[in-house]
Amino acid sequence: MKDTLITLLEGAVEALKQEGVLPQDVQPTIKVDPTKDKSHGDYATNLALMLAKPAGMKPRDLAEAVVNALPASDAVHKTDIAGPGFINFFAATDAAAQVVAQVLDCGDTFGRSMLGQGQKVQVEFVSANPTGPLHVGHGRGAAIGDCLCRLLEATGYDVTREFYYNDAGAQISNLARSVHARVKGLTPDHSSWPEDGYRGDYIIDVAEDYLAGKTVSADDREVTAKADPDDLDAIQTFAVAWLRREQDLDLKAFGVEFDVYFLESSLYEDGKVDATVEKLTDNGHTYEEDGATWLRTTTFGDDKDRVMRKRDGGYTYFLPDVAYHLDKWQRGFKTVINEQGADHHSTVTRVRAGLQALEVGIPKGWPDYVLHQMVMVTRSGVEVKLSKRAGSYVTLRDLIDEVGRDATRFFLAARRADSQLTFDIDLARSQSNENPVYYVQYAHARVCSMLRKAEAAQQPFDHDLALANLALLDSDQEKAVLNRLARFPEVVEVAARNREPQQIAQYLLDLAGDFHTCYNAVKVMVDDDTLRNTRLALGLATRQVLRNGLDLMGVRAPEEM
RNA sequence: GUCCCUGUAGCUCAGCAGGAUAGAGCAGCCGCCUCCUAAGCGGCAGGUCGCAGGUUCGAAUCCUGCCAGGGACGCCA
Repeated sequence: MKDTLITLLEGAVEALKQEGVLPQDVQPTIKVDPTKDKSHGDYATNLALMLAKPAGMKPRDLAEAVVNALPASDAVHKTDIAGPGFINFFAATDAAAQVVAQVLDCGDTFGRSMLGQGQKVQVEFVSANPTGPLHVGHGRGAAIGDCLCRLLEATGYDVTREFYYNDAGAQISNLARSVHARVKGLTPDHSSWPEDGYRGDYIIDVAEDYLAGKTVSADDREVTAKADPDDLDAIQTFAVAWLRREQDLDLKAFGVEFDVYFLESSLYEDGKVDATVEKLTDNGHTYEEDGATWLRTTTFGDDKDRVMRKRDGGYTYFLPDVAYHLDKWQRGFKTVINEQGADHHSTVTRVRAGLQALEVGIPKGWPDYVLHQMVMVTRSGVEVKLSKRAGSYVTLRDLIDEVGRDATRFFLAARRADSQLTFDIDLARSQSNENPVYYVQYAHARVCSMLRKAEAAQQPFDHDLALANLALLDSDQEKAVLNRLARFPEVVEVAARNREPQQIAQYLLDLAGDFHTCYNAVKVMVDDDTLRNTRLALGLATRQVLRNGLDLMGVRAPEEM
């Protein structure tokens, strides 16, 4: 419908150019938007307002000229000029209702597009180091990152989900020392407990499994415990594998799968860190000072230069980061999105600067970042800060166990990434209308129920009869649903382009709302075969779009509640 | 002090590549199940869109300054 209107308006603009009403050189991007108020029709354009100045006419006069120049079309019932010069379009019922046919015809593919043309995109998210179970912040990253991937896939991109971690740094040896202490029977309150050691109860489990000689297998490794209580290296290797498995189980419970697990240590082993240093040095962007090697990141927009090789000879974290991103570039990813917590925001400028200093043709603003703000968890109105298992933080698993995977995903992805999120456990648990996840899922289940009813009444859905009579969907409530359905492909597109998964959640809530309103206003199971079937068709189309949208969020669409 | 994010109804938040009287849920009040799932729907009430300027025919949306909250400013990751 919208595209039809744009085409018509393009025709009108051309005609007006011919007549000399509009100057030849105007090339307006024609914007047609769904109206908020139904007294303004179904769609509106601000075209006349935009072109009033170049045309040297009053907006309303120009609007009139545009309307008069509009090619005839069956799709438009009538037009109106309103306010300062908006042109309002009232869609012909039949044309608006054709979206039902389109949705039923496309099925799962309704809303999908080939915008990305198969281009490779890599999304790095979660990227937790294997030192503990995933926390809520990782959960937010997982929900947003995975939804983003689904959106990109739906818009025609070839997506690689990647998880980056370090299995050899200072934090890992801290992990090993912590497990070692537990192996020795020490508790965190003991005087010889390692400084900044990990205190969570899961360390006890690691220690026990290590001593028991167990084998653990994670998505990217399998290790059998040596059980030697004094072999710190063996403990470390086992602990890393153990926690990788732990995190895999968390992710699996959340329904997130990765294509690639990338090890920071591999960058050293493959000489990629050294190669990066060499490149940066050869390019003349480094200097020695205070016994350390610095990268002149200020040349590329950073507010101060950064140390890349420490006085003790080791590299700072930022160097492997640059090497890693160079590797992404070399793997052919023109688009890379890093989904991280906002506490990593200081790395953005640094990594980009480092990549510029390599001078290998990487664009300035590459890669993209989606940074999410903090998550606060509340129960009974009080902030929850601890979990027994992890010690100092609330785990993703706690949430999944308590409120379920669907609600957790929905809640964590339903808000803009850059606003702080309060995760209200009571709300997410509640099986009531207060809970947005249930609200959407219920709409889906309601359609399913309707169909079951129809089957039971020996009145199965008659596809052809329904599609031949879609113009019967002419109540305000039905039109609202039709218009909402028609918007879905664009919402998916915008959500993918802007990297804003929350738009899908918002859309689903709106669609579910329109549907519930319609459900209460218009009875579907009527005796009239034709009427009943067209209404069933609207229900089916709604169900399909709810399903497609929920799928983009990785949330299930239940047949009954 | 510098940088990033946020500030919209009592509460939780949508809306922000500018568009018509600013939306939803919860909380409050009043209604709707002899009828397809009331996990639902309708109505009432509730707002200086943090403040002040600016750009524009038009600003919650863009620009500047200020205020408030959060985060980041490490030879930690």
